[in-house]
Amino acid sequence: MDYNFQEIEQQWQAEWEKAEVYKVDNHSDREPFYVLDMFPYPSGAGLHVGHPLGYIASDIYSRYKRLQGFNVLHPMGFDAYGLPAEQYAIQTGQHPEKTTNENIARYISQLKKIGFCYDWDRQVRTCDPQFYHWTQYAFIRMFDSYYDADQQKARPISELVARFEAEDPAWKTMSEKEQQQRLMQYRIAYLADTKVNWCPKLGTVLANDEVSEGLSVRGGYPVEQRVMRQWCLRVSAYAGRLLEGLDRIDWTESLKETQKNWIGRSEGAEMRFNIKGQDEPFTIFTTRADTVYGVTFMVLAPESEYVKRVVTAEQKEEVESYLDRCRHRTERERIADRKVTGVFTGSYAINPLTQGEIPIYISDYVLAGYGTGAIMAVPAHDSRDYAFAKHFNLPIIPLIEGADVSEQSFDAKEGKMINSGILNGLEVKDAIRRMKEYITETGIGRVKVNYRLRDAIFSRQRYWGEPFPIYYKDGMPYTLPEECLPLQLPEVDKFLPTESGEPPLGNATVWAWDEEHRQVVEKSKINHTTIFPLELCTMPGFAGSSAYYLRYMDNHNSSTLVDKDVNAYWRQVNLYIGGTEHATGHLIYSRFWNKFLYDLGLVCEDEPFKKLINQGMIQGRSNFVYRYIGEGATGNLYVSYNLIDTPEYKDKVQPIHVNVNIVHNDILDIEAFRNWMPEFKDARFIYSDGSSDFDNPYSQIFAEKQYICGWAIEKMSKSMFNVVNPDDVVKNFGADTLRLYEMFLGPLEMSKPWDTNGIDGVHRFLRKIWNMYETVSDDEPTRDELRSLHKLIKKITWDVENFSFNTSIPAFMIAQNELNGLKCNKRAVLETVAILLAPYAPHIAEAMWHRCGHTTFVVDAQWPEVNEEYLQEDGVKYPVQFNGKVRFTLTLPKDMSKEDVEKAVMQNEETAKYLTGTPKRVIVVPGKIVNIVL
RNA sequence: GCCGCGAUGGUGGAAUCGGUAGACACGAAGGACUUAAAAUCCUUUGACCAGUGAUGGUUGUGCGGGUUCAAGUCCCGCUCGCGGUACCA
Repeated sequence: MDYNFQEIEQQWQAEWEKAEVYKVDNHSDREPFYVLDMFPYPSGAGLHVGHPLGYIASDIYSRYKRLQGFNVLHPMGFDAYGLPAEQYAIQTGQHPEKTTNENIARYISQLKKIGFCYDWDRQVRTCDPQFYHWTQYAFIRMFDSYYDADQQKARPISELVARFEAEDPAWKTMSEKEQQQRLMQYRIAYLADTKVNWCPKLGTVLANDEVSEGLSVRGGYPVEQRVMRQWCLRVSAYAGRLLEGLDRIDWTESLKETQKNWIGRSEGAEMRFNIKGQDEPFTIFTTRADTVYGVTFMVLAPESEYVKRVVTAEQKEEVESYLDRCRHRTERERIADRKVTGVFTGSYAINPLTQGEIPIYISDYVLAGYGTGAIMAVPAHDSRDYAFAKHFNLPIIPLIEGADVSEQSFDAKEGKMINSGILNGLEVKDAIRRMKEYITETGIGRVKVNYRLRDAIFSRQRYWGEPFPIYYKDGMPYTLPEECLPLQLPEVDKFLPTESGEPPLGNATVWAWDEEHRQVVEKSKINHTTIFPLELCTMPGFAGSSAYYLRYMDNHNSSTLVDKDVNAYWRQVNLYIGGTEHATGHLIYSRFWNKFLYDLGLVCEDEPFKKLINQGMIQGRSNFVYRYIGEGATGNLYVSYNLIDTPEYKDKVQPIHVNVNIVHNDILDIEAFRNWMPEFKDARFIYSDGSSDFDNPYSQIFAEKQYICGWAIEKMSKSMFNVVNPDDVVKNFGADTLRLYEMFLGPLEMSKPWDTNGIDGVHRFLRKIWNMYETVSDDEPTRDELRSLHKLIKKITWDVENFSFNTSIPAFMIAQNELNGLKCNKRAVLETVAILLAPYAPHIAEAMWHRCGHTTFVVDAQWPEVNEEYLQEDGVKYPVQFNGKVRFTLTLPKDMSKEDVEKAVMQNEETAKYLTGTPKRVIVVPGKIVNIVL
């Protein structure tokens, strides 16, 4: 019987659904195992073949773990809030909820066709009030917590209040508003005036990881700096723990490295510099305390608090105009134009070691948000200071022996110190240590660790996001009572900001908080005594994705985020698969979020993702036709790719993207091309053999007349006409072929282009293996059959455990070939092959399993064990002569002693032929190969 | 600039612990079956040289060195490509 993949796949998908085979129980004697995919944002374009790559890998692993007897949690959901749906709503007036639900429905149908073993009953959507209830809940808890530096964990803000009451007499005399303002400086979720990335085109602020090179990651619009009052999360408080936690998790080195860089720990010192003629000193941060003798000027960030204090009357005007210029420069302009700019403040600082006077400047190469926003400049040993010094003609004092600073600074941390008072003669490393000791002893400064990681800006001036459970009383924010959650997103009539510039929620009419009756009421009723305005911003995309993995554990629980016992059973995600693009966003935020919940005792593990694998991106493979634009061109003639470099056509053709779905193995479907777009209706061709339609008007009916298309690797996108829809692949080749082929393309972590050429190979394999199940016999398998089978078991087990899925497919093909060559149709062999194939190609494996006479599902089978006995294969192989010596290659059992190896060599018939005496030297690689040098 | 990763036939890629480089697949060429096509099956396929031939030899994993009986794999120095990050003091 033919391999009717459509019938097989539909039948078994239906059977699995009916029997609820993928339903996962929270209570089981089996060991738990949690395999998670990064849930997708359901975009309007639907899935393309690149998206399921990671899902297929995690599905294979889940099924494997399940066959090994684990209780596997493998859920899927949707990151449903986000900008595209809202932008679409602004353009078309369609409610984002409607388009989002439509997109989700499409995603689910696409995912189901591929045959994943998700427990769909555990689906979560971030825009579902039952889900964002717990996003809001976490926010309230963050608002009600502060970070205790001594205990290094989050504690209830009430403890801080108690401490203030006990220790600070001023506390009781403060008004409520003053108290609230003071607490705001400690809360983990806090409101602050901060310099933010404002994107005028999107009409919202963005977090640091949502901006790249001065442009928004989504949309690529310019971003400028603005000071705004925003909700922030004190992620920076967790910087040390986020860094340290990396040592305890099994992630790729490159991803850990990216996070380490993003967190940016740097060990240095804070030092106080007195200002000439003032009492109060100011503080700088440096990692090169050893260079303090070479400080020739100081620099403040334009936004620094110190600026006001040090600007003299004479310099005031010049400084003001410089600050004004900085303010109006966008981030992008600042990056594009790296010219040295700055202004003298008129004041001088006193070097605490030399007592010399040093001028204080302002320049935007110093950042307000890092360290103290002020630096001591050492032009001889810092390239940025060097450029500044050259520009403003400031002195440059070399501090390291032999360093030539006439052309450029010497930034390396090596060499012997000179011109450096107490440090002279020391190596740089020792000099840094010595100076730290010195400043600590003398009270000039202290050792300090700084982090590059900033607090996350948490407000978005958007509609389609989680509303904040916050209302404002006397200008200060208050949280809604937890029992009143979720605070549902209100309806609005338009999704744009209001005319007065308020965020879109300003358009909602029912959007005020009645404190007394604890409910949302009409805005018109606001009286500021019992009825107050609600927050108009919504939360950013990463809010909903920061703890979704916890919700899958217990998604129907309406009384808590996740039940304690359930959490204690699943604990954490054992395997997380997703793209590297989330390295500095989602993967930082969710680790932070989880650690916060851990501090509160709500979850039992402080790292959410035990092991993490990054799948590579699948790029598109575009095809081109080549329009003739040389002499006499009518714009309607296309030259075959193999001819475009011939003298006749060189530089006379223009490549045009052609839809990859009408190209097969780089051969253009002429008819489909003519029907593709009106402009190609009358297209004519120069074929690969150089003939053309002009020679013979009926030429295309001859098979040998082919038009070959060129190709290139590009991003998969609509505009390149290179998008391949998994639905089409499933329809033409089947889900099992798609799954196998995606794995076969190359290593999981590597980026690789999708190339439909070649899919026939794996499809052919499935057809061949299917044919082996035509008749199943109950005879005993032979030793050769068993050897073949156990080689396969060993290989597949190793592959799955090491995520080397791409090398499994050849192993299956080889085994299929061997078994077919042995005419093997033994049930014992075939049913084991079905189990091995089940993670990769579950539908055909299920059908094969049933052909072996089973009435149960293959997903409930047991993963086979390797019997080493069948793998033994002793004997001599490949005696090779080289350079007058003879090298014998023997395959010998493991754990053989040197003497035994020598004995085995001497006794072996083959090798004995070559041996005339005792070998000079025997080199042994256990279990593998022996070289004997005579 | 800094950090990380990579480079193997016409193509995707394999070689898992330093041990037969090119598995497996695609493509290509030739053949079988067929009225024909599709499908299927078989053979060949890194390059070069010799031979009618089985076969034999040389060369070969981006470039230049090194370690080793043995290097795609380890070490040093480059070139190119990809990714991250960028005035972080």
